[in-house]
Amino acid sequence: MDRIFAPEGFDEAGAGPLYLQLQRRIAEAVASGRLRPGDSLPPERDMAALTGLSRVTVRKAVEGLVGSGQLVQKRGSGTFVAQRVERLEQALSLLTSFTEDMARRGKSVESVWLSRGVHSPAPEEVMALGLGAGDRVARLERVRRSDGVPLAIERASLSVQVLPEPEKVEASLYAVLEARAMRPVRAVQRISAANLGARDAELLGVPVGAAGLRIERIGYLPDGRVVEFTRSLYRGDAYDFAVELKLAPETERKDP
Amino acid sequence: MDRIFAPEGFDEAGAGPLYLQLQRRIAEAVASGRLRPGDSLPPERDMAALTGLSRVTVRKAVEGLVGSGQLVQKRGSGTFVAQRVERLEQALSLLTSFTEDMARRGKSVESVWLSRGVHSPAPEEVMALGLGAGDRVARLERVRRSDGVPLAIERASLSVQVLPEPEKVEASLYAVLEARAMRPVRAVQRISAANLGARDAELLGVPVGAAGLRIERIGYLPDGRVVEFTRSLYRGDAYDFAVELKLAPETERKDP
DNA sequence: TAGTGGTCTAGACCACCAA
DNA sequence: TGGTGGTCTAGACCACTAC
Repeated sequence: MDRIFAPEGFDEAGAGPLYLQLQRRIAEAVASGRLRPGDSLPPERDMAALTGLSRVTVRKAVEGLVGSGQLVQKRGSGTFVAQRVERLEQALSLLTSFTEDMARRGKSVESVWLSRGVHSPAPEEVMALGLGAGDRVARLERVRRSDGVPLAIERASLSVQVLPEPEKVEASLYAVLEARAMRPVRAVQRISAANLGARDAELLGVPVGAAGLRIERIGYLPDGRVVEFTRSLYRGDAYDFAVELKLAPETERKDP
Repeated sequence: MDRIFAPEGFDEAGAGPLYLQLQRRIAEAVASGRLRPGDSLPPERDMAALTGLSRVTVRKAVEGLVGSGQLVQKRGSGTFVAQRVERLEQALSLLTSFTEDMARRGKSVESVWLSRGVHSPAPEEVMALGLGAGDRVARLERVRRSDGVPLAIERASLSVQVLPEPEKVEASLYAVLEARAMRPVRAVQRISAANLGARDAELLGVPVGAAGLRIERIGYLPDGRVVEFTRSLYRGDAYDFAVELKLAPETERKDP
């Protein structure tokens, strides 16, 4: 521990800014296991005294490591090495629900409901769900956890005709839809990446600005009607989506 | 402009930290169009003087907006409102090359080569490509641009038996492979999100820590042999991947 | 209550860019 | 060369947490 914060070796021959040098030292200590998940770092004022740097500079070094998820800071408490998160993989070619997906790999699933209710639709919901004037939407908003670790935020919108009583959804939305013969058989997803905002980052237990996978899904019934419009945010550090691709048909491919 | 940086109105009744208040003012000015893409902000020292805040506080406000891609800072030059980037969409179910994909939507494509050559394989390349002892790999590393905007970094690895002369690849790798009857017909991709590091962020022209889509692709020949192992990083703010999902077969779905 | 991280200041020097 | 952002300092007060 003392070696990490020793004043010797700083600013030798163009090693870059001091805060980056300190950042590198801490990152290496975490990578090499000298600092382990859950370990606490010395208070900022102590790190400053030990290294001979100012507290502002120490904070700037720590800031970067918090941003990349390697450290966690708790006001009034201290600075700690972050717990590691196991990376999960999901086959993206199959239309499955989160609950089923996790069950298949033997993970527990918990939903923390943020809200369940009937509302007036937002313009994008009217568009996506093809609602008529006066139609209302059921909204389900929850944080998905597995083994206690938050993995995703899910915001689902359905016409009230599909789901009149959203309060009655417990673990799996798709199970409820299946019982009503309203389970989608086809869906179109759009995937992109985004830096998480303050609220979403807090819900997922990651620093503000961390990378998240944003997935928008529109699910269809066999007759082509839209059932669900779901916007999800997955933790970038905890989730992999796997896709299998096939060669495009000749007609498509040769198309200039 | 003056209104944005007027000293009045700061710190009224629990509006939060000063740097966030200033950040909000600037973000609102950008959102409302009072500050337009390309516009320059006053120098940090001037903003500090105008608002009555310290330069450190002004910098902290600007820092957040640079991180979220709304502002761009150029050392020795100034601080500017970022250009907006049009979001593209790619159908993920078809195996197409970047070149073909862009041509289909009428976009120009430029490749900036970072390196092309034959190397000793890294362990992950040996794994992914199924190389034998002594086999060497062709590596292609380039930045993909469309209409002058960098969209992705692509790092492709292929066995030298598949691509003996990587220097000869110009616009499209798949076109070269097709000529050699080595074009993949199937591929498996893994998609995740990650915050971009310094080097990758610079190559894509986004701030360090911006969200990127990381895509790892392994491409197969009809006989099952692996052709390519490609790792790409797409700008999160410029790319959407679209996927169509189908209902999983009963046997799969019922599997606990 | 003592200690922690969060915010803020005034002032300084450096590295880079454009004229 | 003058102006810009980038780094760094010493010192201060606040808000929260744990005891």
